[in-house]
Amino acid sequence: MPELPEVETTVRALRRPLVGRIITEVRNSWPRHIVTPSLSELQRRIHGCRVETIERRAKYLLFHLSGGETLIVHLKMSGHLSVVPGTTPPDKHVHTIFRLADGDELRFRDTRKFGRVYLVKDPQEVLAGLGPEPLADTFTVEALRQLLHGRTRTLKPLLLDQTFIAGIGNIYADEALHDAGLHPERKADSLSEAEIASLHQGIQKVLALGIEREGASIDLYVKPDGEKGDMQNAVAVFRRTGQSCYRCGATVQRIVLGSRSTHFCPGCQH
DNA sequence: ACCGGAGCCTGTTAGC
DNA sequence: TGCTAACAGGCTCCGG
Repeated sequence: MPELPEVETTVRALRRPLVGRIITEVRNSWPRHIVTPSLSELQRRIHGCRVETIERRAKYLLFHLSGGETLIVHLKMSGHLSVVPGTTPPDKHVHTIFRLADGDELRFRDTRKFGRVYLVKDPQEVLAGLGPEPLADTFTVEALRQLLHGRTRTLKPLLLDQTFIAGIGNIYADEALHDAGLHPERKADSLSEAEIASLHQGIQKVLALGIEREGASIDLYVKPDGEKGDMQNAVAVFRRTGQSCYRCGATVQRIVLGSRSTHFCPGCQH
C-alpha cells in the first residue's frame, strides 16, 4: 500500500526511536521476507550493529548501520514497521523482528507477505535501476521533458514504472494526473511544453501534500504509531468514482489501465 | 518498446 | 445470513 509519502512518513517516525540503537537479534517466521543474505548470515552480520541514519529512496527504507552494512526494507502492499517494547503481545502478522539491545523490537508486520528485507554492503545492489526521485532538486521540468521524450507509453502506467520515476504509486499517479489536467490515457510524447510543466507541478504537489498530511489511510495504511494519516481527506479522484469533481463538477470515472484501477475526471482531464 | 496476464498472499467488501 | 467473486495503495516474470 505505501507509496513515497507513506514511506517517507514511516522513515521520519522511525528516526527518533531507532537512530543510535543497537540491533542484537533477528527473528523470522516467513523466510521469503528475507531476500539476501540467508537468515543465519543476516543474524551474524547485523548483531551489534548500531543504526546510524535512516533514509528513503523511492519506496524503500534504508537503515544505514555501523560496520558499513545497510538494512533495506520494502513494505510492498501491506507492510508496516513499528518500534515497541519486547513485552508487547505478539501479532500474527508480524513475520520479521529486529530485537534491540534494551529489549525493544522493530517489528515488520506484513499481512500479505509481499514485503522484502535485504542486508547489503552496497545499496546499489538493490536500488540500481530506479528512476529519479520526484522531489529532488534535480527533478526539474527539463528533466521530465527529457524523460518523456520519445516515449510512446500511456501516462498512467508510465508514472507507475519505478524505472521511469521512483516512488509514485496508484494513488499519487491518479492524483498527479488530475492536478495536471491530463487524461491518464494520453501518450507520453504527446504533451505540449505547458502540459509537461503541469505534470511536473502536479507530481511534486501531490507528493508534497501526501507527506505533509502524513500519508493516505484509505484502506489499511497507518503510521508507525498506529494513527491514521490525513491524505485520504485531500484526494481529488482516487476512489471517488461516481462522485463529483471538486474542480469542474463532472462525475469521477474509474477505468482499468495496465491492470490497475484508474480514477479520473472526464470533465477536466484531457 | 510496450502491453496484458499470471503470480505472489491475506483480508475485506460487493453482489447474489 | 452465507457463499463467492472481485478487489486491494507493489512489483516481477513471461509471452506476444
